[in-house]
Amino acid sequence: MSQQRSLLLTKQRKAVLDMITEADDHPTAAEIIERLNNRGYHFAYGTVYNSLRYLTEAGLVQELHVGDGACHYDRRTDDHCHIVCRQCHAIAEFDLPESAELVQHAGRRSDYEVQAMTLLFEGLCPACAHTA
Amino acid sequence: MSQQRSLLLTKQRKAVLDMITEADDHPTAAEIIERLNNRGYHFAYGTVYNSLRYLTEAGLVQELHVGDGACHYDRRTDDHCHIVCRQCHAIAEFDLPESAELVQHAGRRSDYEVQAMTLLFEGLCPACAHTA
DNA sequence: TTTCTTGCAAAACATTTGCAAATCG
DNA sequence: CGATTTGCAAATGTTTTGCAAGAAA
Repeated sequence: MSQQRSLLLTKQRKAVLDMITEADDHPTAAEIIERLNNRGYHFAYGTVYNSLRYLTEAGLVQELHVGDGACHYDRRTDDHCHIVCRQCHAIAEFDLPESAELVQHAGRRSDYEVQAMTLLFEGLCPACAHTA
Repeated sequence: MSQQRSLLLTKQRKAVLDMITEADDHPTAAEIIERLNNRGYHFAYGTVYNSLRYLTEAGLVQELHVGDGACHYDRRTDDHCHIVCRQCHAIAEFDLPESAELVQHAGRRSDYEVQAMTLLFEGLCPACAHTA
């Protein structure tokens, strides 16, 4: 998408990017805005959403949908899976090499031109599994 | 979830269920409401959303999230994959037997207790691939 | 009667948009 | 200067909620 565009990192975009890069979780736009506020950055909602779209299209972050209505952001942009805890909604990520060939299989099973794959698991995180 | 609850299919819930069952696509709540209206059913928004949650928990339909902000509903409740067209947003479904063992693999790679898997592909539908 | 469901409207979220002012190149 | 970006507020789209009225067990 934006490989051919020059990468313009404004102060706002850089702050949003840093917030995602330094996070050890997968924050939503609202959480990013809250954390920016805590660090003294008071950007407009529209600006943060703009930045998030820009960073996503630039390939610097990845969107992540886990079905809770909000879009989460991931500093990792390589192929990997996520698992959401059904109880506390914590999100963990891990690699699943066994999934690598699935895109080819899907291409054979579907009449679509397959371009990308999202692999999302649900279950219980260690803490919640323990108390359940 | 609801195996132990009795299944109470009110007129509203039945109409919503029928609408999903008879659809050959994956309608959102808004689309279901629109189609109900076209058939002379004028239910409150809250009632339709209530029905959808009820039917989902009863295992009669399945929720489907494709990252477009709205929740889609699927008459199929067995394990299968979906693919979304990046251009026209059409959703197709297909079986991918090769994915069956992935839950076990994920259980080994993650410290979560894995309970379910969602496999979503993105790409171009035949029509869009043709015009692209 | 007790419990669950509906209808309606308002509220709650997440996200987008319009437009003027500010900034970048 | 022209193009892009920001800030702000209002609008949009999806889903939830509160509460009174209605239906079912």
